[in-house]
Amino acid sequence: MKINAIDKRISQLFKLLGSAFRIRLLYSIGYGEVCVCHLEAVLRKRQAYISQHLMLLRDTGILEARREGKYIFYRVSDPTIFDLLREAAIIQSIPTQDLPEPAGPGILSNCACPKCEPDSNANQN
Amino acid sequence: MKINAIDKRISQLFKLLGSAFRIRLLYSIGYGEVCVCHLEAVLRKRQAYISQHLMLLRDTGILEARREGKYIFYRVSDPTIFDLLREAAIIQSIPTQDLPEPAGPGILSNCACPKCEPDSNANQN
DNA sequence: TTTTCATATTCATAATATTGAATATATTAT
DNA sequence: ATAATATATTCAATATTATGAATATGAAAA
Repeated sequence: MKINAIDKRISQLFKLLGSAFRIRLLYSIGYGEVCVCHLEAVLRKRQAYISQHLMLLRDTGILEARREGKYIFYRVSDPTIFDLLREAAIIQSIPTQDLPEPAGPGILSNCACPKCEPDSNANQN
Repeated sequence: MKINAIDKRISQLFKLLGSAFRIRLLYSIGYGEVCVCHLEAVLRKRQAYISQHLMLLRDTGILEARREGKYIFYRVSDPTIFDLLREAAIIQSIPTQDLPEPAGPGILSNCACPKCEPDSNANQN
């Protein structure tokens, strides 16, 4: 693999991560698998907006998706990416304890978002 | 520090790294301290172009600069950043052995670039 | 089959980043 | 002081990215 292609590929990943919203998106998905409506509720942005960012992250291989009925569940392809985020935070002198924890594992069929489970009141993020 | 500011700060770093040219710039500086003309020779771009990118990296704190006579020497503020690059490469499935080595340490007063040392013929990158 | 709901895609526009050209500054040499 | 050299800055043109609005798709429910 030639040096030029390598730099381009590395920078490609960074480019995707160069958006505060996408970073928050990743932390919200965390080690789990969440549907779009969950993210909609947690991040308080419109569905289309979220979908577009998810699409970008999927196209670059950072996310993977799986359909289950009408829901589509997204997950982080390689959780190592959270190490990357943590390391970036350290370089930026952000106190480690201030860092958000990636959301926990497990399918959120018991999703806390009002749309998925209107009568649930758990607040997990 | 609130979550929103944190995401922004992390993404800020990534945004800067989201450029193949700037990545190459960092590897060319490596653990050393190099003048702009050296980079000009190594990367084969115009001085102004290089200076602009250096400025961006300096403004974000990724690089630091020091003047010595008419030369200005740049260095990477926190070499940990090379770990970040390496980790990104791994996430992108780039074989580790394909990764460029950051340039070695030391001030390149014995700089290999034709401008700095027109009669030197060492070729260190 | 029509409707509804979750999600994706397309399109247009606004915001931002990239990059080249020209010019300015700061330091040393003359 | 003037000139030369290394580097920085500004400006303008272009390219890329972000984002909202509208619409399409696909699955399940009625």
